[in-house]
Amino acid sequence: MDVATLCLSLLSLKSASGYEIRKQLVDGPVSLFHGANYGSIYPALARLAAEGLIAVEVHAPDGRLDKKVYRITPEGRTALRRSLLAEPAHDRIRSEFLFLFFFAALIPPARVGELLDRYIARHREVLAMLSAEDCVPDNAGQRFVHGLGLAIFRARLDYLEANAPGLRASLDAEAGGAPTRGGAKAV
Amino acid sequence: MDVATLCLSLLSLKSASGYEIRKQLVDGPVSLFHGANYGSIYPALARLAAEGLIAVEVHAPDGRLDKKVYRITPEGRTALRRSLLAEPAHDRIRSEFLFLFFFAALIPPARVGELLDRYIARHREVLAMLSAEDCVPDNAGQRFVHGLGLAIFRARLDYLEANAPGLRASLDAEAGGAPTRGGAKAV
DNA sequence: AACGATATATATCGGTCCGCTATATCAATG
DNA sequence: CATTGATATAGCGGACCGATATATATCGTT
Repeated sequence: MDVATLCLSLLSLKSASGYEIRKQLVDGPVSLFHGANYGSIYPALARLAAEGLIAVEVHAPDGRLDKKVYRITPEGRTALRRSLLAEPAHDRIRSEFLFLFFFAALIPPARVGELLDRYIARHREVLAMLSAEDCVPDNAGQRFVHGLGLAIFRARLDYLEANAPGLRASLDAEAGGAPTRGGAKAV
Repeated sequence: MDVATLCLSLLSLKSASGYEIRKQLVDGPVSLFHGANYGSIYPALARLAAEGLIAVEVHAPDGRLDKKVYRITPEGRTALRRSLLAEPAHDRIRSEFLFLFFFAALIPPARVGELLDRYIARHREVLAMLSAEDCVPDNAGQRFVHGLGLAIFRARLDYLEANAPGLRASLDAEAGGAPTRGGAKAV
């Protein structure tokens, strides 16, 4: 599942510029399960255009900045359907926050507390994004994934709010109390 | 958060070979939030050894295959604590399964059903892994992350089992019945 | 009206990481 | 006693990330 297929998929829903594709991958519901950077998007769009799978239309009304709007072609739709039959790879999750919490014993407790606050705030942001009006799905597949996203982030936020105080207390106890040899093992 | 820091972190818990580090990133609880391949692990270990942050001990009792066991040094622990103070990046999730479900309208319904079965089975595997004996956390941070992993995958599995039948029905209806766009609006 | 901050928009570059492959030994299975 | 699967190291090419450069538009503030 490369960036070209990703772009083609998004363009099959709606024509867009490279910038707008990137925005969907940061703000939109697709950000739940995939991402890409400009460094991958622009070369992918150039390649797709060269292969005739997408068409370009340059918008430059006045002396304005170029805006290249890409639109999927019939050949593009055919190629997309074929691409989507490939075997999907396993889910890949990369969370530096969870990584740091896992090794919290090596980090000052005050710093861990700060990270917990930010992580919880981030989860509230994502839930707000998923609840926004412009995020309403319009078919069965999108509805399924959107609902799963809501369920996941709701469950995560519930867990974080319920268990963050306990983690803070444990770390403070280890740091403030007698040197190690407490209820929780120090590393 | 590069692979070198990842290796150093795991070695701070337990000495291991490159192969064993990789195994932890596939089977172990760390697989919940990070991963790495041999193509990244071996060069990282070589670099860490060259910098003196880890020490190598070659096990080759008889004429057996070399097994290089890496152990973190005091300098390595210092460097690790410093590395863990860096700003964490946002979580990155890449799920080709959810991607395909999102664009399920472009895929044969039978194929989507097959993917749903595999995705659900995969979630059961992860839950079994997290419930295994050799996965029991031994400090507050690990307990926190382990509990979050259990909560997340439980919530995901619950949603999948509850809503997969509805998705199957919607896709079958669209394919078999009249070509109604949005006809399956009912949740 | 000027200013600064933010959003829109395209593009490139270096370095990191992934996926695949090759190689080799050992244990277990039939 | 062959074949599979687990253990184990290593390298390559290509894909991808993160940062940066450049330029205009918009919007709120002073």
